[in-house]
Amino acid sequence: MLFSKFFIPTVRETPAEAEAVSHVLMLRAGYVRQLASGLYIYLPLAWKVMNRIMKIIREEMDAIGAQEISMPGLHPADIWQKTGRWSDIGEEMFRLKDRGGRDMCLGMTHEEIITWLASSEIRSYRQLPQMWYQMQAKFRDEARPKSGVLRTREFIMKDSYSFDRDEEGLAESYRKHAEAYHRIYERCGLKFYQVQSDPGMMGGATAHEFMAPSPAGEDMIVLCGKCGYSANTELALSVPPSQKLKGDENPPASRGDSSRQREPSPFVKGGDLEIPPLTKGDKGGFLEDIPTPNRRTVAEVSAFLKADPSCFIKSLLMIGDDGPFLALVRGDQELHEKKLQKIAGNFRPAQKDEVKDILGVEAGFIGPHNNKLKKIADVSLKEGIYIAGANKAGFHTKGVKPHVDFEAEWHDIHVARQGDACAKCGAPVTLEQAIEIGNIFQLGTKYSLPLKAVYLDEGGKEKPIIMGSYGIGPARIAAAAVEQNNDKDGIIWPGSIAPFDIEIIPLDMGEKEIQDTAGAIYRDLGNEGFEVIMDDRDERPGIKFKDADLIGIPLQIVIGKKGLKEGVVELKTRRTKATERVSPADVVRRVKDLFPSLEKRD
RNA sequence: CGGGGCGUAGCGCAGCCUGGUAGCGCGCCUGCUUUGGGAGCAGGAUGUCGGAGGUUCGAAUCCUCUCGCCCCGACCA
Repeated sequence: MLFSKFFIPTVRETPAEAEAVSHVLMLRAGYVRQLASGLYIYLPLAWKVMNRIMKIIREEMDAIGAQEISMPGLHPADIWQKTGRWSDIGEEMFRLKDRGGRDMCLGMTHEEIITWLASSEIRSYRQLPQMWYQMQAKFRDEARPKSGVLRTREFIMKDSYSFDRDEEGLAESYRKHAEAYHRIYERCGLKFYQVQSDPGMMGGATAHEFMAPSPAGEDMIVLCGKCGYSANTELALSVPPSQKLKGDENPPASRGDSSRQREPSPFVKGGDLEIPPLTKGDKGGFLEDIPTPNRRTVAEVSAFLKADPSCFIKSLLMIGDDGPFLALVRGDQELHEKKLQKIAGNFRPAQKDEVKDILGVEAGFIGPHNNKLKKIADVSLKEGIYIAGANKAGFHTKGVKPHVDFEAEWHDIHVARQGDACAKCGAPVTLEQAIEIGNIFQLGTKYSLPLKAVYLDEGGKEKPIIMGSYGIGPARIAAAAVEQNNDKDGIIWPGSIAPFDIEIIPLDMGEKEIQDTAGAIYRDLGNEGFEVIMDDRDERPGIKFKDADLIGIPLQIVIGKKGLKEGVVELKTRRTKATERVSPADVVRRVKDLFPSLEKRD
């Protein structure tokens, strides 16, 4: 391909609307243009990248026995009504009416449609299992499109669906997909993790996400280097560090009945704030209310009493479907609303006057003792001794002990943090920001039941088909690849998904010798099956170098007067900028040697 | 949906506070020179100042409404 004939509108200056590195580079290097918020045009370079990614995906999907089909992007509403998602999903679904006034929508995903297909075609266990996939546009009226092609309102997704007789079959289809996904991301040259994820609106129990670490990512993932535990913070479990008691180098020792020794004091302010000895058997009587005028938040009371935030109980009054309840987390921890929602169902924080009505005290002084409200407490509060709101205006109570002064349902309802201990093995976990590049869900019968996708087993008994669904966003793979592979000069494509393998840069098209040498190398490499772009423009060398680095083709071949005088051209690796001088006659052989390390085009 | 920012030439921006009819850099076109990291000289083209309404003798500038885009948050099959 000749550069002069290929549409690559590079720009020198960073467009004002771009923030994310991949967005900036894909705009500047002439890969994409924005049509409207969350709508992108893929220019020739980007479309070549997309096609290479989709080819890899197809190969790996076919390899696990999945079959490609194509479904409409425009859907009749009634199928979505049958599964309930027509009403469950809000403004995120594009809805419209056809000329007959029938409700339609643009597909956000295709569970409904493919299940409709399965319901009308699958009759017998003999037809199972099946795996069907497609590469199709998805439409979602995103509340906030952002970061270029990372979050758009229309995007291509590879979505596949498995149909099995039973849970064992589903587990097998799920495993095959997970393995195929690993191969896909590896072949695309991405760094990635597989993490546990929240099934969310998809329903079902088990779900994983594939995450490419990048500061442009919208998710945080929790990783344990020791046991391999990995999960999205949406559901990641962790054990926060122990309560920090003043003057105590070790964690508090109040474990079980054996610890009858004196509790270390969480307070600094000398003897008057010392807590009397407490043991597990004590039934209160050692609580002391201390005045904390106008100190309401943990930070305020913590500073006022000079006690670490981990010595406090944060009590949050929530209004649930079954009435008010208290959510309790340690003062240094943050309540994880999604975790709480899974336990408590729908809830909302109580308003100020509601707090007063229910507890008789204003917010800021509420605590878990002295009231009979239902309580859901974070597990980090199970041990230790605490200061909590006194349920009395202007006072906090010190010496509050879980199990003694209050009881609660215990759950992990805090937000996992860097440095917390792994819930599985106890090693410290790390947090990383990541781009979601794929996900897999075990759906079970969530769609097959309402849409009556059933089969007859050997005994002639009717059973629902057990389903899974699996998605990959090729554009996100491309953007993640750019996020993970770039330098100050531009993109550095992994060889497997680069739009071209090699860019030939003849420095002066006016020189016949340069032109001839470049032309010969261009033809020879093309004949060897490489995809080559030659910058045949009548531009100055500086412009050609800058554009080549921006665009990010893995290997550059620079042909200039200087080199030719010495009988060589230069092979330059985009990633390292390492240059190798090779005689023109040896170029093809040398490139073939080099390419395994650059991932030769398959 | 809440908070913030920005819409002026193809791109990046100044001008707006303090009203007087639009400017800079890059790019683009022509010619000459130049050619190993975004060239030099000379000449040239390009604007519904996002839109509508209002105030005023006069609006890019002040006021009202509106549309669009970006960022933070909420949300996110």
